Amino acid sequence: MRVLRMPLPVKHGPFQIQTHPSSYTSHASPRLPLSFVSFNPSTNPANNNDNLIQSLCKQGYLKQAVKALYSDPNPTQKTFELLIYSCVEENSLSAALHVHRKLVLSGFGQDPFLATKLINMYCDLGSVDHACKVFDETRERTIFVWNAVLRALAKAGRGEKLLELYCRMNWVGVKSNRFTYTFVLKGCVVSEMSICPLKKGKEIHAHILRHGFEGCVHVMTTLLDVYAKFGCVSYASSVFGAMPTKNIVSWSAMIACYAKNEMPVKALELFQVMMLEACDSVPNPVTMVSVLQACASLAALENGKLVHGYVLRRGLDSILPVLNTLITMYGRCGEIPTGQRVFDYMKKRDVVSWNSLISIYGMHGFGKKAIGIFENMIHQGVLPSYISFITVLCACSHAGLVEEGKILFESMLNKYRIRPSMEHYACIVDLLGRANRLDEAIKLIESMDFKPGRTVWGSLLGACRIQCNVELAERASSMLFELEPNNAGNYVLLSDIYAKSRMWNDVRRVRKQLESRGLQKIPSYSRIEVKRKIYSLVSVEEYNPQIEELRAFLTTLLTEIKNQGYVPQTNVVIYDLDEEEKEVILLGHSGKLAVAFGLINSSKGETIRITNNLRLCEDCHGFMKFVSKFVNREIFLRDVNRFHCFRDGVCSCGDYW
DNA sequence: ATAGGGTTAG
Repeated sequence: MRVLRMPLPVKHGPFQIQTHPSSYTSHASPRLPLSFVSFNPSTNPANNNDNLIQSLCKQGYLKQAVKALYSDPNPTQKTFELLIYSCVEENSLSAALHVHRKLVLSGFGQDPFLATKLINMYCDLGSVDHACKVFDETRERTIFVWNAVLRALAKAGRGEKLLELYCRMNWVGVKSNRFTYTFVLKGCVVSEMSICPLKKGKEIHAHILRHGFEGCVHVMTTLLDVYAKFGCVSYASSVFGAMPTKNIVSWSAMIACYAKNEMPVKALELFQVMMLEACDSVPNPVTMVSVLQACASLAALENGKLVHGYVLRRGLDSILPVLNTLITMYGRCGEIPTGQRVFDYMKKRDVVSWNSLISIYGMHGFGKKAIGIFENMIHQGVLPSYISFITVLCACSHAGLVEEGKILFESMLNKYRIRPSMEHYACIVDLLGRANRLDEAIKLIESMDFKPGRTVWGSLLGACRIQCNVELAERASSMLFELEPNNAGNYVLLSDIYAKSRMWNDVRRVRKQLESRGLQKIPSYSRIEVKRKIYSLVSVEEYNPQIEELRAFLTTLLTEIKNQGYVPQTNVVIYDLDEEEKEVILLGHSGKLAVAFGLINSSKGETIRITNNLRLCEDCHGFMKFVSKFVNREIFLRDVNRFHCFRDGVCSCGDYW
């Protein structure tokens, strides 16, 4: 039998909470008095209120249930369980604290079952400190109690403390189970850890194997996902390959891993394998989102349409994330009107839907349109998120809308109470930099109340390249070399800027620096979809069986467009060579090979869609303009940060990119 | 009693 340990002095209770329930409100300030709540145990006889409380909980009357709880002299474990559940449902921390207090007053303070529920409750309410406190005060720590606190720490991103507790758990001899490992693994992904998180992940991997959990689908899928999030695709795929049983979640996790780690072709291939071989794994919305993302990153419109058809047949076209991804997919394939149509026909929209639409207009250079959509969103009562501002600021940046961008940036804090983050500053630096207002950009960086990070310096360095500002580029890159010494892209960017200024000694110096760090220039490649198949073309193209044909084709094309006025921009070549050699190098750029491949292998009138893994170079940009006119074809080319649509000799970006 | 994959940006 339970012993009622009343009364307890408040300081022995779990927290310093209000002692009187009349101060309880569901969401807002806990100090607001509610007239209907009264605390008078004497008016309530010994008869049990449990049934009343439980039915109040089930009907969603949390306030009344808490009131009834406080006049119940003998609440049961079941009653507390239901109340805890309701607090989470109603997302009310203040109610939770009252329930917790009464729980202790009623003598359940050491009940490990309820301790587990309390920890999970505080975790779900976002208060990891309260969760930890319950854990600390619970003497009998069952595996459920341990798992609950690990879950709370993982969710809060407190990896360091999580691993510390996991060690303690092993030390005191508590045996981990499959649930434990999923939480511990998730804890490895959080970034605040000082120890190398990937190394920790591998250690946990070893624990999992040693304790015989390699057959547990949940554990292995989490492990796969952890490797995926670290970008270790080969580890992820070997975990996936070793799984004795796979289900739709593990397949989806692996597809997502490829899609997110710049291997979209692999993602599509794996999807195909799953459809053919794993009959019991039926794709669900989560799967389809990743597949659509893969199509989007490839600008593989034909594949994307096929997948869209499948989504419709399966009736998944009412799922918000699927539709949001469809907007992005069409937009990133250069089909804005279709993306817009998906948006228009949506029965329900969330802020992500709006952001997706803003983003696709923005990346095509339709800045004013993007701002219009942003304003329309506000007008419809949708609260902008911090991503809304990133998308709309980027849209301004691509279109050179400096004043508009600055006004939006100001409004973030003034109007919407969103504190601009590093990313927002990076957008503004980009916006100012592209518009050749580098002084303003650097002033803004200096005025920031936090230390500028890689995104901000990266934006500045990118702008220096466009503006060919060596001095500022040196400053930005020295910061970047410190912040991310192993990012080859920064070295390449700096050497490009030197090359543009014909400072060949400096070009060589930076190249040496790059090599001495054991880094390599990221090879540029282009992808093109022809008749639903995806082809990759690398700048130094050795493997394509059609290479001779491509070269011959390009040489002819070159002669033709030179007659139309095209002048190769040999200054983008970072080697100190003579002009003719530079022209040969330029002709080998992957974008040009891709366009030649597309022209040779597609029918007249078909649009050419190409994606580039790097930023398009100025020469390729000029080349495409002439080619589009000469062969009378539309060429869509998406590079790392925006879209170019070449038609009849002009580009949709208006040469501003 | 507790658990695994996905949407927008850069």
